[in-house]
Amino acid sequence: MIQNNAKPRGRPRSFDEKGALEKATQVFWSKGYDGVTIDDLVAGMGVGRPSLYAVFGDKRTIFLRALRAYAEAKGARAAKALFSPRTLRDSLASFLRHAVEAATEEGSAPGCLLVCVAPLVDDAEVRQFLRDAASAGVALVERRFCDGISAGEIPSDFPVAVRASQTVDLARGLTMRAQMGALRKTLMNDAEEAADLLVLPRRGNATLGG
Amino acid sequence: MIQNNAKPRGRPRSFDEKGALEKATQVFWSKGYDGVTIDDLVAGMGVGRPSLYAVFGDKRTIFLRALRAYAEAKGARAAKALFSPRTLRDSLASFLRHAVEAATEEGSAPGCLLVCVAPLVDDAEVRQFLRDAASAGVALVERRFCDGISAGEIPSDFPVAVRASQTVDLARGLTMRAQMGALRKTLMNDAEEAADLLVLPRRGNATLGG
DNA sequence: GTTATTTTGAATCATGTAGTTCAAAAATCA
DNA sequence: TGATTTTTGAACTACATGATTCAAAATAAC
Repeated sequence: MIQNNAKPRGRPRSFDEKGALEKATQVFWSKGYDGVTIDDLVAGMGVGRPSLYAVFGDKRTIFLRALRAYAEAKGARAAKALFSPRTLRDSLASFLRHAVEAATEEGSAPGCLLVCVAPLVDDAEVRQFLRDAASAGVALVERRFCDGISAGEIPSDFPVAVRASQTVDLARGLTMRAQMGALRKTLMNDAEEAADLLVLPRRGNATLGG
Repeated sequence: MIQNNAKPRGRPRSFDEKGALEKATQVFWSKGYDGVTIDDLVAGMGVGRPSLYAVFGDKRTIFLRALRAYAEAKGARAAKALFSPRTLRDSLASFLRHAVEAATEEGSAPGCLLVCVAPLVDDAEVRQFLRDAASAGVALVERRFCDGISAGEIPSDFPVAVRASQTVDLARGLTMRAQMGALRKTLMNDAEEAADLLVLPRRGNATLGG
């Protein structure tokens, strides 16, 4: 652990930097990037205006920092949900349930900063970050599918890349429905159904006739 | 056709009301609700400020009108895509391809007003409209699945409601990826894959062992 | 205690934005 | 042509917002 034990010389800060950033995340999450004013951040973060600019920078910089911290934390939780269960099907269910939980958390705004808010920030750096984060997410799920092949749960010609992408698409769908006010109970059910769907092998005899 | 042939008495308008509303749709679509200023609308719609207020009302009213017109048009196109093809699988593919086409149209912003912009407008009426529109969309797809049962394409115990909801979730996922800059070619491919997935019957022998 | 250093709150400034007003312009009707 | 009606462009007002400044406050080092 790198730790700075040297106490700073001047007046100590009245706020916790990490905590303030999490509060900023909530502010952006509930109001959207363009809907947030500096006054909103000052009120929500509990940091005075001059300190806010000195420590965190302007609105755009604060958003980028909050976004990065949020994505890192969420990515870690998603990976845990994905790689803890034993079977592939349960891993997918756990992954999707986690998405639903995060999107329907009491005390937070519904939805997800990465899915519902960040995509419509008109900023090249944000867009690039989202693309990278999405790629990383799909890659993570794909790896879990590959583990499923190794474990003999799905055939070796299982379309892992396609299904990984579909998994993330369905997670996004659940998240967006959460934002629109769908009930957690409903979404949890749908997460289970989605997990069942995603492990189905190709060419299951779909047609009965015609 | 109801038509008002009585020429109005005063100076004729320099703009087309319907066309101006479509232009407003584009403005909101590309900048997001909170990101749009009245000046943006004045510039984008080609309507002077006083005429804009007199004819269309304030920003919120303009958005609601644009949203309703957009949803109606999009719903009609979606229904056509869904009920024109012969087979269920092709109907789903057509529905999803339509979503991709609309979300990657040249000359429009990527994504979709209903999926990417409207959900984070902090307004009760907008939220209710979106919920209703989403329900109507799912109901439409579900009806197509039921037609598939009637036609003998899928078993009578096929989980039509679940799959309809999953179809819409996947369409939303494709739309969101379009907004994030995914290529139309990729998304079209994924639309086909999604259609294949959605018609798979339950309990296809997924497990080979363990 | 005194000094040096940093944070903080309040006040301030410049800019952007929503919404209105009003006279000029453009059309119809007599 | 002239009266009437409606639209339009430009200017204007009031307010919100982003960002900065500065002296007072709070703490460590001396």
